[in-house]
Amino acid sequence: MQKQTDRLSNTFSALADPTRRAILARLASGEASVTELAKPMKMTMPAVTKHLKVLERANLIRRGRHAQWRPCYLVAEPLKEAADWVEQYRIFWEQSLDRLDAYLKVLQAQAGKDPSEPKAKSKNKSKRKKKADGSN
Amino acid sequence: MQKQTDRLSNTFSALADPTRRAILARLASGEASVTELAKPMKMTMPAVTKHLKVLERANLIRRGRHAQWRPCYLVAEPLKEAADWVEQYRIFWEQSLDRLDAYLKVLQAQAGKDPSEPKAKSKNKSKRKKKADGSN
DNA sequence: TTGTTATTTTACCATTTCGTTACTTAACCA
DNA sequence: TGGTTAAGTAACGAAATGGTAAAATAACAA
Repeated sequence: MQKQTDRLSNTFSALADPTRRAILARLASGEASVTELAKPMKMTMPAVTKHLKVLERANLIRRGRHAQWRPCYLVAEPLKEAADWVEQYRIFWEQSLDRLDAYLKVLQAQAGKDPSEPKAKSKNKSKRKKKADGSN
Repeated sequence: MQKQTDRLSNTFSALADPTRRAILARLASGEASVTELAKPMKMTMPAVTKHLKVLERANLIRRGRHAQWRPCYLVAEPLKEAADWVEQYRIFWEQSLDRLDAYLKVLQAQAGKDPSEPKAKSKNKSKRKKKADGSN
């Protein structure tokens, strides 16, 4: 149903759908059967089953088994990873540009450790000019 | 290039690709041209251009203009929204089950305000049993 | 056994996504 | 003017996504 290999991509792509986020929101208040989850949605059961599989592959939910019910429940660990990734950018939406510059100096001082995902890299000698210097 | 309508879905789906996350990571240390961004990737320029369009549509980057260069720079606001959404689940990966129960009681006490995205709903009378009571 | 309820599986379809190659623009430079 | 560099567009293809209807399982209930 998908071929992604890295966990973070899997998590984010599972979250990139309002139906699936609604399912997680519902499961935040306790486990639920597929039928319960499907009721408020305007789509068929098989569609919901598919969304559940996506969530299950992303390890955002797990399933129990009660006779003919297969209740779903929330598993939040992958959300922690997503939160950790996003958090690294907090400074960019929160701090002043001066603080940002200071932060970038720190990054450059440490040189690159993490190869590509977040943080900063070694080889990029202090870029930062003045942002939208041309248009837009 | 995509037809999503809600901001959060757009943000998450933009983040659901390692190439695009690498681009954001690179831009965290300062603006860069398409050529610079494409250099470390194993893909052609048009492919990178497409990724940039996805990021631009998600408002995660903006473009400047310097003669024949169209530098990209990071815009972190959408990441804040994503972080806020994910944060609502922090308690699920952090707190004990007892605290969770207390939290859920609070949610039920408030009754439902936010219709579907996060938090809890009104109509779900205190579900929570004991999770994987059957198999798995 | 037969029936009912809950859920999944099996095609099937339309659309999107992610990559490519080839061509076109745009801005500079001599 | 012609040439080079930076970036975008067009056209294409393979694969994934998100939905459907119809059939198949699974577990219980009478």
